[in-house]
Amino acid sequence: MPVTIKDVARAAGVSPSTVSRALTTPQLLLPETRDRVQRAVQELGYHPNRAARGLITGRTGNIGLIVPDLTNPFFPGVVKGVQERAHEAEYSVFLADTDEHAAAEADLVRALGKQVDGIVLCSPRMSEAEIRAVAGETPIVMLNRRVGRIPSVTIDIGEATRQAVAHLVALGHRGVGYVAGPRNSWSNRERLRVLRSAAAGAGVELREIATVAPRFAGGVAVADVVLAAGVTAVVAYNDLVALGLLNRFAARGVSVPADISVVGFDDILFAEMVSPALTTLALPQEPTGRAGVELLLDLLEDPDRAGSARRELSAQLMVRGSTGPARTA
Amino acid sequence: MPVTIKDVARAAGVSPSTVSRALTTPQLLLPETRDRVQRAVQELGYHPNRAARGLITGRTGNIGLIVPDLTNPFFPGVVKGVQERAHEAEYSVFLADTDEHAAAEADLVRALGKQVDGIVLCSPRMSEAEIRAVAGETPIVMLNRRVGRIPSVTIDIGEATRQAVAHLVALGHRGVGYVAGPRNSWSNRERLRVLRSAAAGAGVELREIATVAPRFAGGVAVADVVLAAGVTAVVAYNDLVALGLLNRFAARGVSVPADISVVGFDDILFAEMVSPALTTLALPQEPTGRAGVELLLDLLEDPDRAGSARRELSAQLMVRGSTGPARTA
DNA sequence: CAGAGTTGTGCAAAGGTTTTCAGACTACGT
DNA sequence: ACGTAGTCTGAAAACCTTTGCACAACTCTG
Repeated sequence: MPVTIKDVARAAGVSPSTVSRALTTPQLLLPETRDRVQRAVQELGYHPNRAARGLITGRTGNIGLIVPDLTNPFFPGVVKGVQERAHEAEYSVFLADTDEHAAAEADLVRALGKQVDGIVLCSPRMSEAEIRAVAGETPIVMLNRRVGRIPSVTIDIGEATRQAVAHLVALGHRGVGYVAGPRNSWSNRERLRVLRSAAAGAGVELREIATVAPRFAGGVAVADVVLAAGVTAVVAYNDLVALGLLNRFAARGVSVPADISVVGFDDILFAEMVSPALTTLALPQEPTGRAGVELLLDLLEDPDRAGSARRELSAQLMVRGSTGPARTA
Repeated sequence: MPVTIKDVARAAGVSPSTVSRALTTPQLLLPETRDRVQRAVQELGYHPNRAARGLITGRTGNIGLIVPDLTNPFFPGVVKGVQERAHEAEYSVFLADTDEHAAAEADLVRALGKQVDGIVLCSPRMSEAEIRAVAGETPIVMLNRRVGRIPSVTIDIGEATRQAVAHLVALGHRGVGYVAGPRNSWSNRERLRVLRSAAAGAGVELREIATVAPRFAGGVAVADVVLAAGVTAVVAYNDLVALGLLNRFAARGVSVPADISVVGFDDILFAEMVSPALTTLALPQEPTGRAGVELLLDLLEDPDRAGSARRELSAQLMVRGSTGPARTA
């Protein structure tokens, strides 16, 4: 027997409509009645039934968040950002994890779509066509990917990447490897593109060495190939892969950075926990999440104005112990 | 203009009631009508409006999950377990993160409580009184903590801890330190208790060295104190703290395990990524999450029968590189 | 002081589903 | 042939809010 709007109305001696207004559009009420209602609300501990409200307004007060893999320490950071900003706006957030399973994404979006006002789609792996399709059904903002005019927040790695390359060049490196991430990852393509251009600009040879699952094990698995490639420095798709490299290098007695320098992307918590600490391009995780829900809120408020909004944050080079002077061949 | 139950009814030539039954209690229908309805559902792409359904059934089809800090790699594991099991049961999950802020927990439970059928409360830091209070208002199951008869899933560390102590004793350690976690953490109290008893049983002196925030920085901060304590082995409240110790030890030129052995709790992903890899007591993260929602589902189905259910999983000692023979003093 | 505009509140409909109750029909037993 | 039990479906109420519309009471204006 939960307390309903009628109970409050009776207690305050007004009609249910008035109670409703006291909570949603207080400025329409006489200050005196407003106070009386609010006192009754307090006393009875009334909370509007969200289902009933949602039924009529068509809004749920929820947003959805879909990430590829919560186990990758990059994502908890953005989840936190999303949560924070969402709560500030009195939204609750549904979280779903696709386990890096591109096929699950579209289904998940559609399933979640019914229960939320909008969705924040983080680093989606699905095809552009699928994204366009689901974006047509549900308000969506994307994180770490850009397709068409769908609102998105991305991270500009241009400047930081050029810095990183300059850093390596200054240390004497002339041959640099790139260990790629998932083919269907926009970030991966972007990182490769920017690296290529930066390398070309600096007169460095960039060699794409392999493609791996963006996990620790992927880095471990590919480490020997990297060594065989004869480069003096290697950039990994992300920190997890970079840590995998470090791990296998250590196991093989290859010393970092004396024998080879390693650079990652993301700046996850663990990048500075290992020794040598990992030189990496830091991506602002929480701000990305926050910006995502801000865009989404704009989009919900005014789909036309915010229909193709874009936000771009920037990466930052963190030089740590894993990069050093090139081994002179 | 979303498709409603009436549209389906019209398309199938039946009443809305029949459509509803086709979806919720198909056995009440003539197979032929059931099929006809389901075909119409498919064709129109109908999905029941959850708000409307919830309004009348009083159920939301959602569960809440509250964790202290998503940034601690232990928790994403249990979140994944919760997600998986919840989706299997066609529930969606609301996630909230308290940032290790005990005061926020009760509020969060109450806020979330209105929007979900039940809550999985992971490693709560709030007081027993508060827990009892909120458990009275909303169906709750707890993870990693036990209070009263509230349904819970905990991890039995007894056997594994005794093994760990035996392992240390076999390596010649006689003085072992414990770096404690949050005072208001049940796990912390439990770990200390079990360690004490295991140490006593094995004739080892257990020294409680300090209390820290259960994070990497906490371990770093306390490492020197550990060294000054003159123990040959140290057990940390969790892996993050243990990794912090390793990091600071390395920085000070203290070699692990030659100079001091280190043991953690949790077995987070990174425990095996560092070198030396961390010896630790592995807690089953995903199974804990899964068990949590199973208990919750039971509780929702039959509050009386499942009112005080309990599940106990067990920990497992993972011996890795961070433990070795005691330095002979 | 009449009329127009403004302000504050209530009535009732609407939103989409589930569920109780009753009705229609079938099949069966006598 | 008729009553009865049983099976399947439909009508309508109920869940709780929000909101368009109407109404009443004021406040101005001329």
